[in-house]
Amino acid sequence: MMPNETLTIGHLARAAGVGVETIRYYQQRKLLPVPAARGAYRHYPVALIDRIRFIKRAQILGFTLGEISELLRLNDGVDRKSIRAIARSRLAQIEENLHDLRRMRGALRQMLDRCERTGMDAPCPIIETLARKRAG
Amino acid sequence: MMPNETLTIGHLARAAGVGVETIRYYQQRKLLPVPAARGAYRHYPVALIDRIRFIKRAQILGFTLGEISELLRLNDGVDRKSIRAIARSRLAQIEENLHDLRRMRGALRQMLDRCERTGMDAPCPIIETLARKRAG
DNA sequence: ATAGACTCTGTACCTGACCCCGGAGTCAAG
DNA sequence: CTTGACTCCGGGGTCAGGTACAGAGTCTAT
Repeated sequence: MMPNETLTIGHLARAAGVGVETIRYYQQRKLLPVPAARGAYRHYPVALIDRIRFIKRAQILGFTLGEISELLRLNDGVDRKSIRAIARSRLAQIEENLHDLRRMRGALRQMLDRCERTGMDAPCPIIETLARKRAG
Repeated sequence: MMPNETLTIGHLARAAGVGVETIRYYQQRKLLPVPAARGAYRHYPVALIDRIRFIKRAQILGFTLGEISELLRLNDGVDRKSIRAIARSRLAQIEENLHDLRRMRGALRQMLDRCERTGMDAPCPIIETLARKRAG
């Protein structure tokens, strides 16, 4: 194990904290290159560790693999305006989700509250509300 | 079309605003009963319209079909304490999602901000940040 | 030289919530 | 009584993001 700049797929996977199958899947999705084989096995440049970590962190921020592949592609072309556009649209999506979640939280809280206040002889307000009302 | 209390599956679907396939799927998942057939076709009580609407509204609030089936089951048994427990755990999930989303929004905003301030000679801070940092 | 760990390719499977299809039967209207 | 819209049933496909497995080959340490 010389301080060579390449790894086998298994070592790359462990170094990046993902499964071997995940790497193959990313190759399929063209998020990762398929390096040439030296002998029978492929040898992966260590730089791919960072690329995989990039993918994983972008996922945590809610980017889909499709978006990530586009980010990567744009970065290779250094098109920062487009990168910002993707980031911005993702941000807008997040704002929307936040809004929706807040509405859901409000509705649920109200239902719970009323359910706790209502006598056991009346029907459950949670079910009632969901069964009858026009909109959430 | 007498003012009878039953509908065919197609009419039920349209009345409830879902597809026929959705109803069949709900039957499979035991969210809806499979009524006996009169003749060759099944005849669905109109009350099922409300049941389907209930399911749809609960979904909007983020309940899974699994949870909804439990809600329905508990309502038949009138176990309001358990219904509240489900609603509360769903509420907790929502709070968690809100928290995560706010963190994502913060991270994205920061990246965008820095990307806009950085000169075009330097590498894109969005990609840089995602590629190098330890945690989101 | 051989065991054992690993890699290669390819395909199949998973969850959730459906949608679509084909073929046969059936019902309501004209 | 025929036409056309519908129903029944079974099974497959879809999307995302992977995971699992099979069977063959290969690398490495002893």
